[in-house]
Order: sequence, then C-alpha cells, then structure tokens
Amino acid sequence: MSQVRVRFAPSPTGFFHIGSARTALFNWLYARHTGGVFVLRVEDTDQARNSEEFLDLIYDSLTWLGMTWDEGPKIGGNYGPYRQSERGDIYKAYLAKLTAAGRTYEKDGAVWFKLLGERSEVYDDHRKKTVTKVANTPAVIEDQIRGRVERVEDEDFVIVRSDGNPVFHLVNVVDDIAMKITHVIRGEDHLSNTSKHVELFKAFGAPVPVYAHIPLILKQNGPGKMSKRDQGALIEDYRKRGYLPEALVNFLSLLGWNPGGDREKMPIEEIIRLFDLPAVNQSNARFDDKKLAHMNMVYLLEQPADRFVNLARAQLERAQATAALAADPGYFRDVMLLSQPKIKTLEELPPYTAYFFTENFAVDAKVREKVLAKGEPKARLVELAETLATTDFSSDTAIEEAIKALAARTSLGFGDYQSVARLAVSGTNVGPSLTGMFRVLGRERVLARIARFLPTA
RNA sequence: GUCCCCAUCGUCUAGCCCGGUUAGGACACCACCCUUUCACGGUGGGCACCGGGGUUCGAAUCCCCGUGGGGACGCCA
Repeated sequence: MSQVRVRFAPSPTGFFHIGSARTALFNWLYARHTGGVFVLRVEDTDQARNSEEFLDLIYDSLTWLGMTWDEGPKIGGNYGPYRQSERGDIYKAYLAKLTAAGRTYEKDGAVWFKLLGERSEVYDDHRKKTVTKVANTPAVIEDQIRGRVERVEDEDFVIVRSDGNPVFHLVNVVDDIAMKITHVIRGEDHLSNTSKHVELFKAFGAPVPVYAHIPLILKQNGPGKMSKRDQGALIEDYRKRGYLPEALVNFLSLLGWNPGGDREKMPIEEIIRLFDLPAVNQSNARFDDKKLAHMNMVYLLEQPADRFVNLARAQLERAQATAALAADPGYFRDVMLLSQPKIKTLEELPPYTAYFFTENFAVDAKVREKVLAKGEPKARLVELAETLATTDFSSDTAIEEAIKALAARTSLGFGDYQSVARLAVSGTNVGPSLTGMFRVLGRERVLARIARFLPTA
C-alpha cells in the first residue's frame, strides 16, 4: 500500500471555526499517525465570497494549533499549485476528458455532468418544479467510520458555472485525483455529496479514495450543527482569549474520537499514536465550553514558570493592561506566578491582577458592605498595621506567623484579619493567598493601602 | 417531501464488533472535607442504556419497526 495522502480543503469565505479545525485535526492526525502526507488545499473557486484575510486566518490558525502541512500554499509541493483559483488549466484539461467521453452537455450557459441511465420527468415537491431523474445504479461508499453506505445519484448536476468557473464537485474530485489523495476525511455533511463524487471518479476512470465521514459538532445551545456564527465557534476567539493551543487541540481530538478507556489529557504525541479512523464515533457531538475551560486549566496549571509568565504578558498586551506591562519585570513575574494556580483561562488575568498594578483599584461595594458589617473591622486593621510594621516581608511563612501570633494575642482567628485586610488591600474578596499577596505587594504598599482605607472603614 | 447518517447520565464518552458489568470515567451539578478568601485537590451523592416488537436461558450489546436528533437536496463549499 502506498503512502497515505490526506488533505484539508477549506474555503476562505469566512472565519476559521471549531468544526473546520476539528476536520483539519483529524486529517492531520491521520497523516501523522500513518507517516503520510498532509496536504493543504485552498478551495477558492467562489470568487464572490473569497477573501485574503480569511485565507491568512486559516494559515495562522493552523500554525497556531500546531498543524503544519507538508504540501500546500507557501511551501509548495509536487502537485501544486495548491490554490484552486490557480488551477484553471488543470480543470479545463479534465473537463475536456469528460466531454470527449460524452459525459457533459451545456444548458443555460453552464456545463452539466451527464449521468448514465434511463430518464424521466418527475415533479419535485420540495423544489416545486419538474426535474429530470436518471435511473442510475447506487454509488457504493465504503466508509471507514460508517461502513458500507449506498446512495443513488439520480440527477445531472452543474460542474461549470455559466461564468466559466468550475464548481466544487468538479474541482474537488479533479484535485483529489491530481494530488493523489488516498483518504478523504471530511464532515458528515458531505456524505450525501459523495455519490456525486463517486460518479465523477468513475467517469474519469480514477480509483475512488477511501472515505471517512466524521460526525458533526453541534452547537452548544439550540438545535443544529455549529456554524461560524455561533457563540464560541471561532478559533481566533480562543486565541485572543489566551486559550492554550495544546488544550484546544486535546479537547477537539476528544470530540468524536477517544482512545478507549478513561484517557483524556494526552500529549499530542500520544494522540497521534492512538488516533485511528475506525475509532472515530458515528454520532454527532455537542460542543461544551465548560469542558474546554477545564482542559485549559489543567494545561495552564502545569506550565513552567517562564512560559506562564510569557503567556501572561502576551495576554495582558492583548488586553492593553498598560499599568501591568509597565511594571518591573520581577514584580510582574511574582504577580503572575501567584495567580497561575488560581485561574482557568488567561483572559481572567487582567481583572484578577489589576490591583497589583494601581493604587486606584475598584472596591467591590457588596463585598465591602458584607465585610464591614461584622466584627470590628477598624480595630482589626489598626492591630494588623501595627504588627505588619515590624514584620519580615521576605517570605509567606514569616507573614503568616506574624498574623497568627497577632490573632493569638487577641484571641481571634486568622480569618478575622483576612477578610478585612483583603478588602482594604485589594478591594475584593477573591484572590491569591493573603500572605503571598502581601509579600509580593511589599510592606510599603500594604501599609499605605490599609492607612488609606482606615478612615472609611 | 425525498434521500443519507445517527441514538448510553444535562454534556463528552467507555462498554456494543465476540450477548451474562453493582453500566465505568470526565465536565457540569449537590453535599462534606481540606483551607487564609476564591480556586485547586479529596471523599461521597444524584443522574443514562429513546420506545415497541422479535432472536435467546439471558439483550445496552444481534435483527425489525416506530420515535427522536442530525445532514443533504444551489450555477455555495
């Protein structure tokens, strides 16, 4: 058996979304699993709807997700060009073969593919018009995921538009032949197109590739498949929000496939090793952003300090958190590492860390009311300020011991000091450990904030 | 309407092919524990074989029908 050749064939008519990314991923995984070739082919035959920006987005997104292509735009290959808009001559040559074989005819200025078989006129209830049906024999699709599927293609169809541009069905098949594609892995929405494609492969006298129609991803809320217009559908969005590409890839790999057993979080090498077509599910999967967020958290938690700080900086740049970016690098690093074990996604970082970088931080009114309502907040703050004035701020434990000693003297608990101190110093009731927060902020800032807060308590 | 695909917790799924399990895991949810807030983590809990017929000693698992969900039916891809 010759080398596996698969292709991802997006059309640059819209934003790159979850469904496309998953199709690309399954193709890429299969190529890597089998030691085959992953071809990127741009299906830009719809001149009216194509755009270069969308095309760049496809390149960028694939690269970001780590799906490098072996042949395709930018890098070339032996079967190029890889943009269909540049392959006009090839389509003409193939079309000529079809015409020579008597398998085409013109109607309304367009070129149609002629099916073989007896013809009859039938009224189509759905389209509200009379159509010509052809008594054709069923096309047989041996699908790697669905098994044997039979479908009759019983109407001629357009392969070249009246404006001279070839249609998807033609170029798709021609390119799969010309690029020697062995396996076609695509969404199940193409399953009913496959009979058209099989007819074309036969008309060209070319071998039909192995098909694998993967289940669709359904939108999280409401009925139907996920589209680029749905919430959380855009890859670009996750990138902006600071999701880790490896987490997204891991999550996507599990939508419609699993390695068997209980394995979920896996390094990409492991996914490649275990991935195979027959293991792909047959039923559609509903997108779940909570599970994605969880996967992201698991990956975030294990990032080495340096990488996490770099990721955090990139995210704060996107959020234009100027105060944080202007801060001392050492201080910035301390703040981020303090926050790392606390967040699920990097997009939480700007609001989560804001008070570290400005004295002008917001105070949560509800929290303030709640915290000041009990005990003697003022007295606690005065005691704490006195203690902190002489406390060693170099380690969390030193600060912790000092506060605990204070609490012991006043017959109170650590918690009696914590909530009010946190409010005074950060304006909220959530955040990293109090002692870590104090250590990073430093004595001066902590004392100043308490002093400023005191009169209002 | 016609054709095609599918069907296990709310969600992703294991188990199905090669019938015998207290139907397993993860996310989410609830409770408790841990704790210095919030998270993380830990323990426990609730939660599923779409319905009906077969076949069989025995069906989530095999077959049929129904129902439900999804997709396609463009001079879009």
